[in-house]
Amino acid sequence: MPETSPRKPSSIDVARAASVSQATVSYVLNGKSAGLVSDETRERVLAAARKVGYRPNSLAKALLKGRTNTIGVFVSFLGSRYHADIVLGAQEVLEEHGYSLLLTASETDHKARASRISFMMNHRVDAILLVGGFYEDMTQPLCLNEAVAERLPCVVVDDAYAHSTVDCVVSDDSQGLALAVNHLKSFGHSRIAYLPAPWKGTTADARINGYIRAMTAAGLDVMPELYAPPAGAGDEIANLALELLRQPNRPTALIAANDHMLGYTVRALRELNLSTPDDVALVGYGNQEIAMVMELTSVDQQPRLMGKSAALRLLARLEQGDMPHQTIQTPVKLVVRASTVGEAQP
Amino acid sequence: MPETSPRKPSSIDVARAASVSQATVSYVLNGKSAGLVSDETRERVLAAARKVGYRPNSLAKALLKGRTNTIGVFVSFLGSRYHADIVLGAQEVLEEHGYSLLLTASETDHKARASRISFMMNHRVDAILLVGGFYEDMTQPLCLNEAVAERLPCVVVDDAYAHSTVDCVVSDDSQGLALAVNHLKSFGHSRIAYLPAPWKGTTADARINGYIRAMTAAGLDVMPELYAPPAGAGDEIANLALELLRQPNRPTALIAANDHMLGYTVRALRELNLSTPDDVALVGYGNQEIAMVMELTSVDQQPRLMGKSAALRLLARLEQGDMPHQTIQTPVKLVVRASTVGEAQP
DNA sequence: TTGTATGCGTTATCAC
DNA sequence: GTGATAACGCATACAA
Repeated sequence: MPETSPRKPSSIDVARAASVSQATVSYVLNGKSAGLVSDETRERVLAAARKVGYRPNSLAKALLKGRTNTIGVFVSFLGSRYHADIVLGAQEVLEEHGYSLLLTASETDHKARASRISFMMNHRVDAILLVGGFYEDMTQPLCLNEAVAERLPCVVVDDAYAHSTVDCVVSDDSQGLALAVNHLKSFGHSRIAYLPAPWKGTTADARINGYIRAMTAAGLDVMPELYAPPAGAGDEIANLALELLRQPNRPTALIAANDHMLGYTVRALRELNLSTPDDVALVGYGNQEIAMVMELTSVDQQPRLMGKSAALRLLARLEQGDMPHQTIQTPVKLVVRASTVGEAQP
Repeated sequence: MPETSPRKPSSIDVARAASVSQATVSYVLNGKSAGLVSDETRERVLAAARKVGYRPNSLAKALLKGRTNTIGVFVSFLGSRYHADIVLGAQEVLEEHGYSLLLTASETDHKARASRISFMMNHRVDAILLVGGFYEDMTQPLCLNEAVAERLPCVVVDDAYAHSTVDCVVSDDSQGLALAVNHLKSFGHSRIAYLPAPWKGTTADARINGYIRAMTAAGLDVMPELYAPPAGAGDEIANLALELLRQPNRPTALIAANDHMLGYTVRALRELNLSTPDDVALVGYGNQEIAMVMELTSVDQQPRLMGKSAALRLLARLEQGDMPHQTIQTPVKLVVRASTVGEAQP
């Protein structure tokens, strides 16, 4: 057994085993042997490659070609199904085109972000995909400064930057709120409250504005006292919802900025002995697992679609670098469940 | 502006800019200039590197050194918070040691797995981390065949293989069930049912066996009629739970193989007008988000810990290749909530 | 039809 | 202290 060398077999080893030159091996293994290498030699090379256990070295190839076919993916919070789905959607498209993902998930660590991006650039990724809101009030996420300066294609998903130097992909919050409002209106609701998200950023703004626009467009009065400032953890949200629903002329319907908050709201409703959807109809946002389990109507942002859309944009930019940067809005859809149309629940 | 060349500046460019040789640049930039390079030269090199925007090329280094400092991570289902947490835990440890993650998530696509692993090997990853159960009745996951054959270090998280040729990390299901059973027993329960998982594999088996052992050890009768065969989707689980709870001498407590199933069970309980925890106490498994929202007592598998443990094992094996393969069990903990100790809920 | 030579960007071993 | 030079594995222009 030639178990002495821990080195992996290279194309030179294959060449030796097949008694040909290394160039011939390269031709054969890359399918460029048409009318160049004799069938007999071709077979001999293929057999030799199999015999020595040859495995092409992507590193060497990348070094030579100047591109790695690798996309650096930076996820702000991998633990959410939503972000994970975006990544999966992007992966599906990118792998189809021969790219693989160099992924890093950073949760809260602010300083480490730029350093991780820098690391990816050292690895010579062909482009960078940023997944998840970073909610900085700038023209681009701070951690992308170096990347943008070095003209590396960048796409940001789930956070839109004004006058951007990067491409952005966000789901259409305006459409989402319109779907929610119109759905409720079609069931006769007019006093529709909105429970905003407990975080700041372009997405939060887009949803509040979407709510206001949709209400106005539907000819309904915006209820300013009802979109209270966002609270923190679960119990506080429940309390906020309680307050909202104890008001003299309380809303007959409630739209929450995410399903998670709505989960706590359901608890609050029980305490007040209000039934859903008869007393208060509920629409969530995000169509998370909890919406399925608790039978909540919710706006599905179709994160996989967002990921795919971002990937396609990335591919386009890789082919043709000098395009104007744009913000792409992807469609959402309303998933109707018992919290708006079901039999009443105690 | 020298904007003509799209080529990135190399250490040679730095050398030219600093009027030194390329080797000197290498010494300075790798901190090996102690007593070798004059301070004055050192400064000049550093300044030149900054000026030309030098960025070391990991590919070239990897090609030369024969190691990429990259770990291939293969996740069977990234969409779950549980798997994501395992990845995050592993990432934390690995990045601390200078490794980065080449990640691929495959959901159901069976055939593509081996091909993705092969791709990682072409990229010359230093090791492979498999996250998520693959539930094949073998000595190792099929997609690792090539990797094992080529002696690449492999660690599998969340699925244990008997007489394994790889290292495995699983959370201690035996301990988890024991914690659950003893917790319930301490509240006077003796008729404790177990609702098994709707999937097969080593984990499912370990939990059922853990239940039986824990019950026996606690001096309680195992209730064979209560661990019915697993059902499929949500409604079926709810029906199964309904059946279980309609029995003449129904259990006073129920342990579910995961929180998700318990979510549906709660629905079933409401239909029967049974209260929690007075009529039936509930313990879930996994401590998912839904357990938090629905106030369910649950066994936390501490997935981050699992990830860290796997990463440490990987690092150990990278330092010293010839160790016997082992299966590591990581500790779990019980998170107590209202479904076992709270005021009764209607 | 096949073989030779070169360079991608590093690091490391030598002479100078 | 410093500067050539080799090697890592591959693709390709060019010579034979």
